[in-house]
Amino acid sequence: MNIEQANSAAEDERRVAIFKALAEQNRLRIIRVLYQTPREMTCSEVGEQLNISKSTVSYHFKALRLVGLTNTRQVAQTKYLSLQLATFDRYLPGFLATL
Amino acid sequence: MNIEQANSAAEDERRVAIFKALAEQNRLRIIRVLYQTPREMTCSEVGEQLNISKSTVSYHFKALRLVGLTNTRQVAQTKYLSLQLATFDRYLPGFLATL
DNA sequence: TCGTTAGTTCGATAACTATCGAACCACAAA
DNA sequence: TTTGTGGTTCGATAGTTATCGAACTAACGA
Repeated sequence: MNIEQANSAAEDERRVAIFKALAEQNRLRIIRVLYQTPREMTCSEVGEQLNISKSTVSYHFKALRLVGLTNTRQVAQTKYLSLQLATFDRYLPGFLATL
Repeated sequence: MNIEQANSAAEDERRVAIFKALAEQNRLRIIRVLYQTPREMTCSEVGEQLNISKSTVSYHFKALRLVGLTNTRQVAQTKYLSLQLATFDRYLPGFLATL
């Protein structure tokens, strides 16, 4: 096994995790709304817009954060979400523009 | 809801299906081996290389084909697999180059 | 201090998925 | 016509995931 293959194999786990995170309706909608909205958004705001319970939104937020697709900026008890563009650039260049 | 949003919503189902198809170790390895091998490959050939049973390979081949990520060229009882580049270009431009 | 707001975690449930061997089908080769 | 090859489908199983309400924590505001 050469270096490129070893590298690919090592990164596959990460790639699979990222695809899993994007392979779900609500998370994809979260990504789009974050991409298309010109301001930061909170958990409850997204929950209202997508009409899902706050526990489910929290669950999805965590899933996106864990694979590095989003960032969180916390202000008091409120969390603002934004896209981690570097991850998209590295693993899915050009994807956001297709939304 | 404007036209772009309606269009996005309609295509989300397809997008989710494509991400689901890629969110699995063995299918990702199949995609890579197809991308990196300069000739067509058969089911059994891939199965040997990835060391998985032929029924499982068949299952994954079907999954990739159903979402339009691959093509099949049949010659007698042998099926040759290749990537459907148009799908990657439309939904995941630049992804293959990251492998 | 007391109620409110923002979000997390838990427990339960229902649905989906990856995997294998076995049985099967279609075709080719002997 | 029998044997072998390439692939699909089936049935079973084990593991994963999306969802909700309820209970909880932390922080703000009156």
